[in-house]
Amino acid sequence: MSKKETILNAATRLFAEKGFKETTVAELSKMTGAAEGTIFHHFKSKEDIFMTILQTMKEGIIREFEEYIAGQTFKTGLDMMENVISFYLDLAAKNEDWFLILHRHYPYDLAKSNSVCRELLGAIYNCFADIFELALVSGQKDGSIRKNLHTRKIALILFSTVNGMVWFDINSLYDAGALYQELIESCRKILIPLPPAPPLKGEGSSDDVSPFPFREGGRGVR
Amino acid sequence: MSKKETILNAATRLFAEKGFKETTVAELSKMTGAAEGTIFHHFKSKEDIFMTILQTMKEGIIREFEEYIAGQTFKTGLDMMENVISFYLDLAAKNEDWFLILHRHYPYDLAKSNSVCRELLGAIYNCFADIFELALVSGQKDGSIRKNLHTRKIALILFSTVNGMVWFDINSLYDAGALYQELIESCRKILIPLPPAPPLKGEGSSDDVSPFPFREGGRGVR
DNA sequence: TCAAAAACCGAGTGAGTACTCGGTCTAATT
DNA sequence: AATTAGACCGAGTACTCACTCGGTTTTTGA
Repeated sequence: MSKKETILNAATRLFAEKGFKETTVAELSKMTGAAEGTIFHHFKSKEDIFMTILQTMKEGIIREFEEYIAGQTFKTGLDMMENVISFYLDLAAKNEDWFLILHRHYPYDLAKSNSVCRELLGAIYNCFADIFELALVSGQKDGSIRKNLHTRKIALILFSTVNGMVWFDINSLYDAGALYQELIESCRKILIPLPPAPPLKGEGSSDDVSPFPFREGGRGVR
Repeated sequence: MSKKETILNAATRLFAEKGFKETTVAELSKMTGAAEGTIFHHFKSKEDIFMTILQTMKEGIIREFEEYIAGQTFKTGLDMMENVISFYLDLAAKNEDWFLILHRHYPYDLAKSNSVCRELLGAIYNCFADIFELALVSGQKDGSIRKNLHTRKIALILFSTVNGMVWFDINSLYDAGALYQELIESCRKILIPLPPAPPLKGEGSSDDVSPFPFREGGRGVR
């Protein structure tokens, strides 16, 4: 492993565990055995290290999902949805550092002023949302998922749930694994065709929900 | 408003917007008009300021929920669930700074070494989870919610969803408000009695899911 | 009215901090 | 063997930061 790679690996660990601001170059130097001068020989700034890592994360996450989808055959769209959720949870466990970084605030703060960062984060979250939606759409085609669902919105809601569970897990609030069974059951109840109650009003199938690359304007839920 | 309160208000804003580490006492001093010496006259450290704010947050959140529950009458448990979700989203919008702080990593990092912080966060999240569960239990009593649900686990899943949506909103990834209608519909599908499909296996009604005050040991979802 | 207490001030202070720079070492190329 | 380019070093540099301290002003209450 080259010294540059060693630096990147250690930085990934530190950024994940302590955050960007609280990671010092001195510490990174001590941990890797590389002199501070060497670090700045390979990277023009601490932010540059972070951006390199984020690029790797984006490529890694997208590749993992592509390989997974390519290497699987799903009985139904509903089956795909359940497996994708499971795969996401596994991925978050396997690449803990990546998901720790994604669940810190720094990337999103940086995204406000750094358009490359904004695009990388957008690509990552669109990858997630697209795959969730793909499962829903194909489930609607094969009849395993009810037709009167706004697939993008439901994809985002399900992703919120799963990602929210990972967030709780990361912050040591509770063990998301213990909820897995109920998560899958709830998911089925939302998606399975036989309507348990007459729908309220809105339906439709896609679009008018903005894609991930960052909303403008203010916050405020509802 | 006393100078101490002014300092706390400004610090709340800064910690929410920029994070704890990236907020400097110099900036807090400039923003409030209080000298740095004055700030350290009222608080023994920057962390002390943060802990005071967290205490206020805990009390505020719990009070808001108690007042809300006390001042409302719900037709059914299901109705209560929907209203509580709605109230949570409104609360997050109204007390934006609090929820920005709660969705940063600093509190949870601090919780690892500071037991008071750990307890405050635990109290806040138990408040949320308890109210979600309360709605489910009362819905099971009045028949508006199916009986074969593990109320604690489903409460945590629903809370994950709502909280996950707030997280996306805070990080400018998408407008959670646009998902509100579908959120409520999905929630009903999970909870409404008429079983749309035979249950898979586990049921039961409560407990064996650890309460919020922080899990020990490692992470790993599933 | 006056003394004690509390609030307030802001110029230090010392411990970091990211990043630089002049130089050495290594390895490939000629 | 000589040249050269890139990897590597670590002492320095300019700066920022949380926090202190000696002092002044304001408030309190007897």
